[in-house]
Amino acid sequence: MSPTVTGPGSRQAAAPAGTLPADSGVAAPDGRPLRRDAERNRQRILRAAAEVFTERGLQATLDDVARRAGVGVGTVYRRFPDKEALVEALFTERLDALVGYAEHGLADPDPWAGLVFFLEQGAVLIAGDRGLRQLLMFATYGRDRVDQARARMLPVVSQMVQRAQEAGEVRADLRPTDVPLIEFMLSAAAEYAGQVRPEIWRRYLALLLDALRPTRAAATALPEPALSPDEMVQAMRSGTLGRS
Amino acid sequence: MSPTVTGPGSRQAAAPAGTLPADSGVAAPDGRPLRRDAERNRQRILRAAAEVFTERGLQATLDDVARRAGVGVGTVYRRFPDKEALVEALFTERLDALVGYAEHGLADPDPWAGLVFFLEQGAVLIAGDRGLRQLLMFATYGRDRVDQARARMLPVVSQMVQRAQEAGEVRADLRPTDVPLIEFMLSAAAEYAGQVRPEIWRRYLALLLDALRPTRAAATALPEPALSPDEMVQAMRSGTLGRS
Amino acid sequence: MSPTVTGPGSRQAAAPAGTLPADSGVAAPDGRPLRRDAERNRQRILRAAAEVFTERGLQATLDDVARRAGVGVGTVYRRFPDKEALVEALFTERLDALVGYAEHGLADPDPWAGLVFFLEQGAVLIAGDRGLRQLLMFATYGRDRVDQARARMLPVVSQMVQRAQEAGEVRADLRPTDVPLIEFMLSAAAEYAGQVRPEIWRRYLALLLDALRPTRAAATALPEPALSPDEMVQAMRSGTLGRS
Amino acid sequence: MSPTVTGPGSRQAAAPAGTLPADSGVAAPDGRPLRRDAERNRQRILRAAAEVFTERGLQATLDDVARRAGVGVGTVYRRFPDKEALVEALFTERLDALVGYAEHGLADPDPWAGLVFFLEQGAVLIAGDRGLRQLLMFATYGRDRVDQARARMLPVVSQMVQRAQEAGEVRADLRPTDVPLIEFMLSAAAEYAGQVRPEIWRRYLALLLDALRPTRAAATALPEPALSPDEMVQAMRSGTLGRS
DNA sequence: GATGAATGAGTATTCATTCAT
DNA sequence: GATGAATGAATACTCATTCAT
Repeated sequence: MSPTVTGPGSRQAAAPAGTLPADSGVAAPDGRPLRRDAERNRQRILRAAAEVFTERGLQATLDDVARRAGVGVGTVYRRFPDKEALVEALFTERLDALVGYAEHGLADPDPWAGLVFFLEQGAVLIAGDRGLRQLLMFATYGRDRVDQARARMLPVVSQMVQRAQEAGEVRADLRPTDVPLIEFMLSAAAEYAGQVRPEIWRRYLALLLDALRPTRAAATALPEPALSPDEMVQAMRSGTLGRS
Repeated sequence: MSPTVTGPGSRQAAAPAGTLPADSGVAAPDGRPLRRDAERNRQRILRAAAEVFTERGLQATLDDVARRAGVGVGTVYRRFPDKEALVEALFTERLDALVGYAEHGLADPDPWAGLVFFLEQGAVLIAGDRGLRQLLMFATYGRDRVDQARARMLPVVSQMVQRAQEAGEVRADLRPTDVPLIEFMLSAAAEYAGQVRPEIWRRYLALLLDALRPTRAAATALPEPALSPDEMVQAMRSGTLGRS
Repeated sequence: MSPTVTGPGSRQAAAPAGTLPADSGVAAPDGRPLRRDAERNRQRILRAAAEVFTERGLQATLDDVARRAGVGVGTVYRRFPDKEALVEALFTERLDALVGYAEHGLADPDPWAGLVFFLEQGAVLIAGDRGLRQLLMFATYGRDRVDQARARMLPVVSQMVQRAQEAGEVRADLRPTDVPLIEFMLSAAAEYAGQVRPEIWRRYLALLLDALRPTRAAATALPEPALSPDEMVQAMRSGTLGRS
Repeated sequence: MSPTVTGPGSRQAAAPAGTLPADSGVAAPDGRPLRRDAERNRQRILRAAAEVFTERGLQATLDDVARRAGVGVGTVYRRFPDKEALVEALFTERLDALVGYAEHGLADPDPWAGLVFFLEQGAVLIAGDRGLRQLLMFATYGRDRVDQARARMLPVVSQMVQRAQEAGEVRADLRPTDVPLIEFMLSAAAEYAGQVRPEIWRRYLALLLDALRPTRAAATALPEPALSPDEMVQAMRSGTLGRS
């Protein structure tokens, strides 16, 4: 039986879904940990940035972020050298979470379920954050962090894929690098229709999961109905680039 | 036999693949066609805009476009009331092409091949144009044009899908609105790795085509090798947002 | 009996009120008169400029003028070296009309009625033309033309005033330069309320005419002497509209 | 005895003539007063704007204002959302002063002297500020402020006029709305000759004051009724300067 | 001669970043 | 340390004027 997003694969999903590990202690340049209130501000700013970038995309101003965080811009700049650094930090948190999901998936005794868990949680993460999507798709920011994260993630993903292939659960020609790209494609689906049907990506995850199988007797029923023509119309009414 | 992108599906693809119909005669507001030199400049500007937006994304300045076109900014503004209008004009051309591909696909006697043709040509189009991708994914520009194009495209796509389903070539739960979303996901793959491996989207098109089939005995070999870890590193070195 | 705007003073007003003398033959630089069609264009442009500037003020574009005239901008520039020149030409026509009204007023056998005629017709002219008002109030254009016109007008006005004073119809301390200033103040009234009540200036003309009468036996001595002709020249040397 | 500008009417004028109340504490959006240095800059900007607009009119650039104030453009925009807001702020100060003069005039025990005081001080204010004149005559800016000020001023002026009429000091057919128009006409005189003879408007104020007296037993009936308050509202709705 | 396309300096406004309080 | 005021380069768009057709 072919587990889908709503099948056994997600039994495991109980765990940290959507939770970000509290990045609880960044060291100051001189090595000593940040003063308590400074650290509190850092967290506030990150949280505010996450919200603001999620809502309005990376075009959002650092003033916006500061206002939302309830601090002055100066404070933002004290904590993060520039906008790029802030965005990177955010990215890092997310990437760390992603790596965590990969490890969690690998820990699952069921190879297929583990892979599904990883793809699903990753999609949950990305689908809920417009800023993150922009970052992944277009930004020049944060390359080093990505490299680091990738370096940590790829071996884990490789194991996940290989294990699943050996178990005959995944087609043989799938490569580890395909996994991030699939995640990426799901994020595009989320971007397209995220405002109208935030869960639409689940439909396409199911579709892609079908494709990952070595063979398939009959098509599983796709979860999440397709967009109605009307929803498509609305879907494109909420861009962030241009006009404003 | 499961046709892939390089299989029978693309037999038909010979035609205008990637070629944009030279929009060779835009009428001035008062109806008369543009003077020859004016039309030449209009084309130059559109071409320059396509290039610049493709390279640097929609963030590119109209001054950039003008410079690239070898004309003054004023000339750009004479032909296009504002940036949005220019972007829309570009968009319109592309959308028209897309609609054309849909119609061409429907005209194919082989239902499956027709669908593949449409998906493939659309991907060629979108994959080659970063500006277009941004537009589709993030922009607030040109909504009306999109609506119009969608209105024209959807019935055609519906027929294509239905016909293929009736022929038992496509899974029964596919809906017409899934098609643009699939196109969209492919465009994301192109965005991710377009600079490093412009054709990588073909790999994922093949994957998705597999998923569209009602059943599948054994996995077809995916065309295009996956990204190597090294290519992934480079893939992210070419964003447009942020630093610029 | 004190004639007012609607009294005997305006009996005479029948004549050229509001009519502009057809400036029917401007010579080209080399002395020869303009070709017939060229002259026709010149007139068209002037007419169009008068309309456009009247409606939208001097901010109106020369493209607007050209469009209204049904010619290309190039033609406008062939006839008038620049915007200033066009505005000046218009100004000249108006000033000529004004001079004409002065002469007409002086020709009236009734000294008071003649003066009233001049003030009234001048106000009609100015009140109906927003561009002219802007020009008079703020522009840096057309200084030379103004000088010329003033040179022609002042003697006539002087005679008018003196004659009326000798007839005991006008207070003795009125000076010829007061007359244009009164006209000017009326134009302000027209500007203030011209869109709502185009004739409101008549109320203030009446008020001012009352003030011009030789009041009680001892007329009040006006403070501040009137402008000297020389001062008038300098007075308009500092506009803001147009030039810069 | 007919008091003139230099007569008893101005006995009272000793007070704040021409002085603008130092607007010494504008609150930030959130209610807290501006920081000391910020307030200093705000004042600098307003002062600079007053100077620049006075000298060069409303065409002056905000860059000009910033340069004159010795601050960056950004600072100007931090304090005033856009050019219109800056102009309005300036306008508001002036209008407040004007309302103050009206109230001061009404407080004068001598009805005629009070009216003269108001007219005179208003003229002093307007005559000294070209930007303000343009604003009053042509701009589309600040309509709401004008409305507010008018609303506060008109009742006061009404009382002033009525009181003077009851005392037999002013002609019976004068209406409250005539008063701003008279001020306006004086401002035109100032505009006309302000650079050369800044006090020339006093000559015409005297003339007009003569006209305001209840002359001969039967005062001439004014043609055209005065503007209704409602008409005044509409009157200023059609400027061309500023907005474009 | 006439036309209208092309030019580009100029204007209002935004926002990442610095620095005085 | 925190704050938010100040900065000014950058950007979209306008319009007087020139010039190819």
